[in-house]
Amino acid sequence: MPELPEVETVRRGLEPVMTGKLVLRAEVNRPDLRWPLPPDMGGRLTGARVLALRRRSKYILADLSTGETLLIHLGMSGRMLISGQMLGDFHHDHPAPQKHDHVVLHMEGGARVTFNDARRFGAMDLIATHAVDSHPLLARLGPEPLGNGFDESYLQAKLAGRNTPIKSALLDQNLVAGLGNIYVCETLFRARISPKRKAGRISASRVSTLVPIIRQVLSEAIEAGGSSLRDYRQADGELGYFQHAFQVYDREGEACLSPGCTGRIARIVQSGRSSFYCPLCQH
DNA sequence: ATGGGGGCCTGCCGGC
DNA sequence: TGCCGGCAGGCCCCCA
Repeated sequence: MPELPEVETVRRGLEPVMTGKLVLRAEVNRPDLRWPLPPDMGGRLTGARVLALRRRSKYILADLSTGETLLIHLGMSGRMLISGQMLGDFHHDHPAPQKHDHVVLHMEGGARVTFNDARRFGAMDLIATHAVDSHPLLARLGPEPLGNGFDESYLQAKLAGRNTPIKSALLDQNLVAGLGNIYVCETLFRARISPKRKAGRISASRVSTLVPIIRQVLSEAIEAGGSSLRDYRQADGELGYFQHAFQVYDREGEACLSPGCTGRIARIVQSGRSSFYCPLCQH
């Protein structure tokens, strides 16, 4: 699931129950997710206070009073469930444990934060806070698409000469960090660029439109996530998924939503991933 | 260096 | 109803 907007939504949802709070106890129900969990993760989390919750790309980073940072990645199917806390007008009791509840954090204040991940492509690690940026998973990440380091000249330079389709280029986390399959499809649709076009064969003027479009697509999705957070607070406390109106993603065979266009959305496979686009107005 | 493909896991959905 | 193939929004690793 989770691309940058969903991860940011999860981070914001966790903030009220985690930031400033002690971890009273950490249940670790299996020794590994995608990789082995760090040694004695439960012990190292217990008694730590969460000083801040940050996000880098699709990673959530919880800085702890122990000098360590808990790194969390949701993979494809990772979810966070908050229970035992006043959420809006509702009080949520702790639900029965579910299959794939791999890690449960019992927080000061009475909330439980449960990491559930069926496919186990997610990950957690615990590292020295001062060394977060050099963690192997983060060290080579490109700039944040909503940050200052991502601008026209940067993108221009990175795409120049590249022979790979623009679809693959934008999915490359070392080029720009946080886009996934859905938002790349949506971005290319708005920019009217075919996912098959070679990255190095996009005119300078179209590359320059790409930057604000990427920012806009992500910002709108974060906003939609924000409104879904209010719903979660009145619903079941599960963070991570929210309804968002996609214009091309998963709309194979349906009408193109571009004004005046009579095309139908096509689905092709590029490096093993589905790309959705309109063959009439994206070129 | 770059680009492409396989693999990791489980669950779900559609077709027969 | 049951089985089976295909598919899933991520990312690392290996190979040419």
